[in-house]
Parts: sequence; structure tokens; C-alpha cells
Amino acid sequence: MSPAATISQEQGERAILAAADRLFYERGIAGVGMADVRDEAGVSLRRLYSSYPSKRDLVAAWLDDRHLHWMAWFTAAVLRLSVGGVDPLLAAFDAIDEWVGSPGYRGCAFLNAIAETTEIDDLHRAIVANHKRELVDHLAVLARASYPQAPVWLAAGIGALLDGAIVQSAVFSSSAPIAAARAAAEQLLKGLS
Amino acid sequence: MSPAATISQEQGERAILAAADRLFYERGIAGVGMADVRDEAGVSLRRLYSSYPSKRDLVAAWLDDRHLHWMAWFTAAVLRLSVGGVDPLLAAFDAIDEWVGSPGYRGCAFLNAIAETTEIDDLHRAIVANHKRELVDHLAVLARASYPQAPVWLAAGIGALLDGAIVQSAVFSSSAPIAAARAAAEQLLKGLS
DNA sequence: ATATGGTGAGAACGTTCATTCTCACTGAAG
DNA sequence: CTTCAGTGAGAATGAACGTTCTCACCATAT
Repeated sequence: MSPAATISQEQGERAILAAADRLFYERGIAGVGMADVRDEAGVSLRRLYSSYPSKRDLVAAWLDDRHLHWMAWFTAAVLRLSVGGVDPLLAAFDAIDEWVGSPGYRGCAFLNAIAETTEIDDLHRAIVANHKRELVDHLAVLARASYPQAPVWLAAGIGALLDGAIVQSAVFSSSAPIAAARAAAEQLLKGLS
Repeated sequence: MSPAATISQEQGERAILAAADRLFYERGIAGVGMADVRDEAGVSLRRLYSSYPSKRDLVAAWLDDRHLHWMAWFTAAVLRLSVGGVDPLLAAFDAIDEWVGSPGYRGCAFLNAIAETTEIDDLHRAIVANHKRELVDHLAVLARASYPQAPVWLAAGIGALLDGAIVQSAVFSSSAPIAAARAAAEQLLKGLS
């Protein structure tokens, strides 16, 4: 409870979450042991377990943390890529395209997590559902801004197109699906205005 | 090598693949032990291992088998649901909608498998990529039939919309994403004809 | 009848891994 | 100086699981 100990605790948790993100995303949840997280984070097993009493808790904290970071990155990227008059809904595909082209791309961490039935329970499923819900909500905001008369299904439709492009890019290790999905979105939006 | 033994071997393999499909799809690959497959298939561990020398081989055989069955189901369902003038590309969404509504729906087995990094290697990844490639190829055939002037990205775009709807239905345990994706596809196709 | 090749049931082996426990150490409080 | 609460390093535990092995059994061929 001393100030030094508290700070160290926080530093430890930041290091743990950063390590967890690298490892879980790259190898999958089942492919990472608590000892791996300990080594990558440079903390002791004891501290790891005192911060996160079980792997389940660590995974939940990781998903929460990644949700925050991913949404922040995504909204910023869409903003940046839509300067100069690019439709923000299309800029979303350009953002994903940047992501797919980055080294170590392995698809959507949340969708990957949900597929790992052994490691995941309802708590985690709720976090994933919430992530996708917030993504579609954000797309809805963008849609309302650009197309005030947009039908209610537009944001969900763009969201499906994005998620489909994300998983197919992972399957094919290619950004071609992003380009096709973007073209489809462009055609789709053309019919709305 | 006697006739009786050969038949029994084939029956055993059919039982094993049927058991593997039920178990792997429901619980994920890592969530199913070889002993579970043995129990569900009603064969001995010995026969299981003589048919499939390792779990890796069994998983590969399962994926191959499921690819065949799924594609057959899908093409038949699209055909059935497009009678009466429904655009086959839209009937594809109706087929998926039937699937999502069926008990035990857990998303796309191939996408789920790819996310289980511990259990999957390049052989399996190739089978999954091939599955998705064949699906898009089939969509391309449907697209060419209905829209001879269709742009090259159309099939991939519809494929992304389908896959996105499939994963989101699994995440939300709802068929709402299918309806939105179908509406988006309809709007998209409207602009082409 | 009897040897033989394959079979089923399930024990045994070796590994991985989440979680807990031991023990020696440190740094602050008395 | 002496406690003592908390810590790091890593050993110990117990369970799960892929794979192999043992042994008793059965049908067939001689």
C-alpha cells in the first residue's frame, strides 16, 4: 500500500496488458501460458496472479483494454483518412486496409477470441459483443452525418462488410478482400445519395 | 484386408467424421479430445488412430468433409430459395438465415478453426482458404448469370457481406445482421442493373 | 485343433499448463 | 538491530490430453 508499491503495481499491470496483447493476438489465447505472459511482461508469476487472479480475468482485462485502444485507433484513422472529402464510411475501409497491411496482422482479435471455446466464457463473449456493437454504433454516427436519410440497416450492413473483409483478409493473407468490400460499399452508398 | 474388415473400416470412418463434425463444431477443436471422438463415434481408440494417425489428420479430414457437405447444402439451398424469381445472390442470404436460425449455430466452422492457432497448421489453413475461395467462385457464377456486366469485385463483395453477416450473427446470437446484410446487398445490386 | 493377424478396452506415458506453495530476501517500522 | 509484510524465483501439484502399449479375445486358414 506504500506509494512506491502502488506505482509498481500499475506499471506491472501496464506491462502485463501490453505483453498479453502481443502474445494473445499473435498466438491465440490457448497458445499462451501464464508463464509466457510473465516472461514477456518481465514480472513475477506472483504479481501476475495478484493483479489478475486467473487467466480468465487476464483475458477479460486484455479484451477490455484492446477494445479501448482499437476503437481509439479506428476512429482516429477514419478521421485522418477522410480529410479531403473522402466519405468517412469509405475511409473506414482504408483504415482497415492499413491495418491488414501492417506486420503481424491476424484478423480481428475479438472474433478470434470467440472462436476459442475452451478459453472463453460468457463474460468474454459479452465484451466481444459489446465491441462489435460499439463499432456499429460508431458507423451509425458516421452514416447519419453523411447520409441523414440513411436506412436503419446501413451501419450494420457496412459493419458486416467490414467484418467480412477483415476475416477474409486473414484467411487469404491478402488485402484484396478489403478492396472488393470497399468497392461494394462505394456502389452501395452511391445508390443512397 | 478382408471384405468385411474393409466395410467396417469405411463405416468406422463415416461414424468418426460424423462424430468429429458434431463435436468440433459445437465445442471447438481444442475442446474435443480424441477420447471424446472415440466415445461419440462408438469406435475404439485403436481404430480411430488407424484411420487418422493423428488429431491433425482427423481435423484435416473433418474440414475436407465439411467443405463438401456445406457447399452441397449451400448451392442446393440457394437454388431452392431462388425459385419464383428471387435473385440467387439474395437467396444466398436467405440460405444463411436458415442456417443461423437452426439449433446449435456457432458461426462458420472454417473461420472458427482458423482462429484456434494451437490446433491448426498450414495444411488446415489451406483447406479453409480453399473453402472460402470456392464459395466466392460459386458466387461469381451466380453473379455472372444474373448480371453479365457485373464488376469483378461483386462476388468478393457479396462474399464479404455474407461472411460478415455469419460472424456477426454468431457474436450477437441473432439473425438481425443477416437481414441488414441482405438489405445492403439488395441496394448494391439495384445499382448494377 | 491351433497358430495368427487384427481388434477392443483401457492402462500407461510424457507433456503442457493453470494454479499454489516454499523459501530466502529486502526494505521499512519499531 | 530486529521484525515482518510483501516480493521474486521457481518448484510442486493436479488435471487434461495426445499417443502408444498391453493383453485378452476372436475369426480364419492350415
